[in-house]
Amino acid sequence: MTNNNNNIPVNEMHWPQVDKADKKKPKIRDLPYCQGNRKQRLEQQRKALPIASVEKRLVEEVQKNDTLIIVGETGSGKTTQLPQFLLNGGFCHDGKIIGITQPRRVAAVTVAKRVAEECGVELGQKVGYSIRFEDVTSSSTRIKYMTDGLLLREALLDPFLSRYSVIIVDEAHERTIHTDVLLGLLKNVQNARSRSINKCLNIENMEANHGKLLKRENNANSVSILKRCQGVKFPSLKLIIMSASLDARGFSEYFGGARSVYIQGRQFPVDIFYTHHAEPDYVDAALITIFQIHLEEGPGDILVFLTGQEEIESVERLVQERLRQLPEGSQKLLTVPIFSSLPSEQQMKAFMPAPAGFRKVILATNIAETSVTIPGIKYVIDPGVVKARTYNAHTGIESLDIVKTSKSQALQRSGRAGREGPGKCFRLYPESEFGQLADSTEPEIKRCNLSNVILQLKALGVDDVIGFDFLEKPSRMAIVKSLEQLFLLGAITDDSKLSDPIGHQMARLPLDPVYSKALILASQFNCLEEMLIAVAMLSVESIFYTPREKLEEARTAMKCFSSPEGDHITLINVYRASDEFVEKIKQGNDKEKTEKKLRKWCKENFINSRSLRHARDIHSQIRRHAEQMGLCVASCGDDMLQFRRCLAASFFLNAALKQPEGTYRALASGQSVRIHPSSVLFRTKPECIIFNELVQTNHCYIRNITRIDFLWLPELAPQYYAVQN
DNA sequence: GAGCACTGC
Repeated sequence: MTNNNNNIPVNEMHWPQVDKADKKKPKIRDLPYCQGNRKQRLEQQRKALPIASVEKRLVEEVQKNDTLIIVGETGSGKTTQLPQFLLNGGFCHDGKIIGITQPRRVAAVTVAKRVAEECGVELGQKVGYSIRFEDVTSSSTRIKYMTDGLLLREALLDPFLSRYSVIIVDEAHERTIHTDVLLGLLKNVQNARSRSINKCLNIENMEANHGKLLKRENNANSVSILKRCQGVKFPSLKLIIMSASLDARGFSEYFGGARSVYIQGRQFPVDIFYTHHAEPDYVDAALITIFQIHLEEGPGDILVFLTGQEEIESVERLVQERLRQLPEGSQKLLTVPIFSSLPSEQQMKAFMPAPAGFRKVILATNIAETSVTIPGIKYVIDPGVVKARTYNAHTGIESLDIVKTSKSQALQRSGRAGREGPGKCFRLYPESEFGQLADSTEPEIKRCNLSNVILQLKALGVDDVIGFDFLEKPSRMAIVKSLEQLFLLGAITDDSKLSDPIGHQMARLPLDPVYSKALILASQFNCLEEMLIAVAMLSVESIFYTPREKLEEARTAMKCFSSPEGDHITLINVYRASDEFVEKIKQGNDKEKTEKKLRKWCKENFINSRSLRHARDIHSQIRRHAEQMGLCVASCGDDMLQFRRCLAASFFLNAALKQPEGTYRALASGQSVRIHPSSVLFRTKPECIIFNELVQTNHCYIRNITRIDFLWLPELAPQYYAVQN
């Protein structure tokens, strides 16, 4: 839910480029006038929010209850207002902080900006935010917005979250894996802090356990925390869980029957329409509906939810085909695709108003459900399906399947039509089918690999992961499988404790455990420089962008980087080429210009610049970590054999052998797999390979592949392969 | 011969 985005002009919040363009306008005359006006307008908007009338009551509720569940509908203003109420209500005495977690970075940033403006303070002072790669806080920060994953990381260093007097977990209904783990952790912290008021000694012991990692990494810091604990009582931690789903019972029960309150929202009415019968082909039904709206309904843009890039591109073509058959006066319909891997400049088109007289039809994946808010939408077409990732703990295979949406998802989608005025939503299925949908989407923690979560919990001192008090427990099988994997990677000992030093080092790195292990091994293989790049590139969404209409051009561009050994070295080549380019242009250009030129370079080489920038950020972060841990950052130079041997040693669980018919057999699972067409080895098909990703779509595909020698496996991973051979 | 969406001191 994005009530937090409310009232913030979209082109200002998601597309800073638009902002920059604005700044170029002469500002001498209009800026002071706008400022004064804006401040008044902000104050008026604040007062008009539904939550404004219950400020006093909310503060009292928080004073009376250690845990409070707040159900707030879209547009209630809970995300921006509650922290301000609590600050004014005296919850930040003796320098304590109010922390508010969000599942998404963009939300943390935009809400913090908004609240700083409402408070009339500079961002990063009293009001700030902290997300990965960006910490805009200071010692005077009292209201801190952050991502939930970041707070989890913070808990590794400060197990009692001692800087916080209040933690607000926002958008809890989304049930991301981070939110779920955080809730469990917060429950523990809250109990421990309450107990600490009487039993400080006990906490010292716990702190000693939790602080193992701390001591190793930062001796001085750890000692000071232990000292501080002596005789000091932790004040109780106020916990507020905010959810937009109407059923707060689950949260309330989990927190021992915690009190829940409800705040009304502010949305325009949306009329819901259903089909009479089930539609056999939702794409066709969507097409018909698009034209029905276009020809029969009043002005306003249309948002269509589709399942993926391919479907979006095909609907786009079909709309244009049918449009040509209409009389000229009815052809003023503009199609705009939006999905996450689309380059930002093209995503921006969805936010620009259609030319005069034109109607815009936005063809979107569920990126438009929560992540971005597109203005001007009056009509929503919802086929009721979504592409979802599921994980099978038995086979370890992830798959992307098209499944039915949940009721809450359908509600969220229709809500997109009522943000600026009354709207209409066309659900492409009968009303009876709506009743049969699941109430909400299955929480992420029940459908993904848990290795990372378990490693984090162990590092936080939770040794009995199976007994951990989860809001909803993942299956025992999923936990056991992940424990097994962590054991095989050497992260935990055979009595299921975090190993020393490998397990602790792995927990410290913000990476998938198997990548963390690869870094540790690479320092022994003298190729950590190469592995840091490979791991950074593997950690982001696909680096190459190949638009259908320029397929051949894109392929030629990719050839410049491709290595016959496989995708890992190809990715390193891309990274190094980009690095060389940046080094070359850095002289004589400021940071902004360099970025701009790099984006141009990316475009010319069919590389997704957003992904590359992300990889470069990750690279510098993990390189810093590696250096701090004392790993040896060396390069193997041209000796890529050494690097490939290290890949084999790191990813031995993902080795595959060619079968006579050209498919592969994954050695660990016996699963038959194929090389994904995006791999540079798609045509070569070497005898023995290692891979990083196994996803089932139309076939079981493996991605990010490198050629290895079969004999390396028993040599480099005898613990796994010696017996079998 | 193909890529839902998020996220990490």
